[in-house]
Amino acid sequence: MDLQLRGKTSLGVMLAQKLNGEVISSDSMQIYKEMNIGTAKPTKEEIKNIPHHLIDFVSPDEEYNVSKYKEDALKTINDILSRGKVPIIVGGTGLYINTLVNGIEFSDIEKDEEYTSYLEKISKKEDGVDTLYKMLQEVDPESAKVIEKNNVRRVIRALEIFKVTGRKKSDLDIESRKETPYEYLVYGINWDREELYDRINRRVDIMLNDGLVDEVKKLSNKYNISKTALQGLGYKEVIEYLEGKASYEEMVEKIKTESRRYAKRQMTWFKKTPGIIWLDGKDVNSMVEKITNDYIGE
RNA sequence: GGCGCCAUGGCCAAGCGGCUAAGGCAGAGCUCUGCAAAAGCUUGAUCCCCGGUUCAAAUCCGGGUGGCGCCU
Repeated sequence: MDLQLRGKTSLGVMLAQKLNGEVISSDSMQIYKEMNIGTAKPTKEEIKNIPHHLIDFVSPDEEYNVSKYKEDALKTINDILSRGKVPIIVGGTGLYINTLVNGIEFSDIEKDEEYTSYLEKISKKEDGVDTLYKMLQEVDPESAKVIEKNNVRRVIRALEIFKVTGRKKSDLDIESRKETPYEYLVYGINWDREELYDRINRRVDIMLNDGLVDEVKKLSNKYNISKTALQGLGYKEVIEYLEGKASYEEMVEKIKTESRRYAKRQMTWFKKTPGIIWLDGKDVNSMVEKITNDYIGE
């Protein structure tokens, strides 16, 4: 892909070169193998022999989540540090970065698929949403206050946690907050909104040109793609197109729109990341310089 | 030139005389601890213009403007 459109990727590589570091991805989709074009996964040429971790290691038919990420990332961070190098975490999944920055430690919670699918069934009934919310209010009123009734997914998760652990999600959340075990610097790349959207549109065109449709075709023939992998932006839209539910043009527009909205949500998310320092995306070299100076000054 | 149809927020679109003009999409803002490239929340108009009928009009009548279709 056009180097101009690789904001985070190229910055990560440059920093690693300068600071004797290795890159850890924090991208919930680049973890998947064989999902390359749609996730804009960095290529061998791009990473220039800089080790990249937590990329390309999960099968598309497997599910993955924050808790696993936290565990994998922590292990990798410690490994890199033990070798005297600098871990450089690069990626756009705010939730994943959040758990590292805020030192959240997840407790072991088993899954109870039978129970959740039972709850999902309820949610589809008439007034099911209200029913579930009432259940949550009885069992864990604190969580009910924080979670919106219509956010069925989170209501179900809170109920599941109570069923499996016998404890309230609201309590577990408080207990999970630990001291961050290392020092860190966080940076966000800032773009003019118009410019950002223009870059996104161009990037989507390139993906399609590079064979996104083919990639998805192959994937869906080979795998029963997991719930998480299927959420990848671009993938679900191409599948709709392949199933004849949308025209090619509709698909393209949908991917672009959804990508723009995703970028917007990212901005909202990172705005409140504690200690975040914003950099101007237009000038890679000055970004590298700024971060390097900050790091040495520590 | 004649006849017919249409004209509601950026786009699509309900409404057919009487509560503060549905809804969807986009946009903007936001929430966020186990599917997060996900899920959810908040947010906008007096209805093309002018005149008339009526206690009351986006909704009826007349004229104008614009668009679409047909005819000569």
